Amino acid sequence: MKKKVHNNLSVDCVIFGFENNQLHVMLTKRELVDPKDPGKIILSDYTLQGQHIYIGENLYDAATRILKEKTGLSNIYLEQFHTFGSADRLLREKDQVWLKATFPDISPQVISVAYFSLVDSSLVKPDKKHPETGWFPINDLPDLGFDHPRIINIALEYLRKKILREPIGFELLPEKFTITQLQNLYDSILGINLDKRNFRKKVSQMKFVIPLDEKQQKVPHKPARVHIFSWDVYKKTKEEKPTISL
Amino acid sequence: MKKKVHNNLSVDCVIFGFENNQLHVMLTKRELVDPKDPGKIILSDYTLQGQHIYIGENLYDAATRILKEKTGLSNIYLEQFHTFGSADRLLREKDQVWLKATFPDISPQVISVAYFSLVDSSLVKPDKKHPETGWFPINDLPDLGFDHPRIINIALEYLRKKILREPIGFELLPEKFTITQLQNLYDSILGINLDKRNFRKKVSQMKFVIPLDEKQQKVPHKPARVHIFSWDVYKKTKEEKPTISL
DNA sequence: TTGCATAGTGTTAAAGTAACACTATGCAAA
DNA sequence: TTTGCATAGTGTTACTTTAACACTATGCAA
Repeated sequence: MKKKVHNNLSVDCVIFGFENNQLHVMLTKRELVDPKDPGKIILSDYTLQGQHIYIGENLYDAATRILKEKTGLSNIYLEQFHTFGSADRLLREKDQVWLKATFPDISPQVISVAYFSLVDSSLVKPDKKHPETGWFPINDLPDLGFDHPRIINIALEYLRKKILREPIGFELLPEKFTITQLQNLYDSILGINLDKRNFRKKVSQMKFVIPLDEKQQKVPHKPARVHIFSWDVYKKTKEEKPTISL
Repeated sequence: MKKKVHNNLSVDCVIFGFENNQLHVMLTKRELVDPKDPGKIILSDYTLQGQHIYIGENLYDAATRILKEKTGLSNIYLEQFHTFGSADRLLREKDQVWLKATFPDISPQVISVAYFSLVDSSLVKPDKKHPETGWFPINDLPDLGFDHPRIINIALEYLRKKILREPIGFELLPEKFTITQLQNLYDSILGINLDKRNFRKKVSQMKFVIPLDEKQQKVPHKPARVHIFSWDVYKKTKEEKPTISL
């Protein structure tokens, strides 16, 4: 039995990961072969992970479902950040060709609710079911379908703002991480180079970044101490003094 | 000719205004009269300003249209902040009664894209066409329909965060305002009491809050100097040094 | 003329930020 | 075993920002 979908509503997920000291996005290949000549590829580019919403399905559940399907992960950081609904967002020639071939009864205007997700990319196993899905560095994206360049840009802006105020960067790192890894994360997402000593001083004042009695293994240099992030400690210790800074 | 709408998609606007040193929301009365007994009112409460989206209409245009209809204003501050799509958001008994009577062919699940808007309430004229629409203080809201209490709460959270970082509070004040009015605005939205001298010192350092050679008129006490806000100056002078503050 | 209501003004201690360079450690290669 | 290499880890200081605090000034109305 096939579930019924809203044919004018979809969820798109911008899934961020961090590898080689660079922020990456997960993309899926979209390819269309000429029906008359199966050797000929009419269209080949990449898109975000998106699906239509089932009738009766909560938005957040739809996003969770898509994530689970594409990464195998549950319980990961996921947040709605914007909804895209320009009347012309699917009207580019190549997107229309693809939609007509793949989704004949889609609505001419599809509103897409976009979520962004932060994952520890080392936990995402290359999926047999989705071999065409992979990580792409944010600074070197391939050709993208639909309005996905815009969606990614807005997700990135949102991430850059949010990472300054809330401890979400940890979601991109393994459970155990070093302070240098953390700094690399901030440096690369923000496109700046923070001062190493000031950064470490600041982090060591954060009670929710907890040093372990454990060091890196198998590195060809002085091994660094590893830390974990505790959301519980964060919640308990964060202070709520609003400061106006325009 | 009637325009076709997406029957599973709507836009709701949380319109904020500032009066009597209190943040207000604009609400519209929703009333249902018993068809068998026109003297009997079955349902009476309030809702946000919302409408279905026309097919082919951009989301932002739909929000703009609603605002124009309800307030008479254009070119006002308007921003999408969240999309609400729980499967059960319209399923409360009273809402179902109302929907069946008013919108017989509505979809059982309606996704609503919510915008929040900041207006100078002194410019909103009591509208003959919508006499049932008015301002309600955020701390003393009447009975509300649908999931609108939740939508208003999330709008308010969003506003509280945003007003600390971006100069949007001015949108709620008349073009010319005094520093005391501005402080009252912050105090009341944030629910705190900022120090008067520190606040004035901070504001006087903001180049985009420009003092005029003009004083308040017709006040029964020492008249205050009036100021204007310049978005242009703001854009030119704002600095973009990110600071991490978790 | 007085009272009232609100406008407007400065100083100081404390905290936070930014700028800056060297030593320590563990492994690997010679 | 020694040396080099790569990265870890550490403090001080000047400067800036914030927080706490109370009195005088002005314009109108009674």
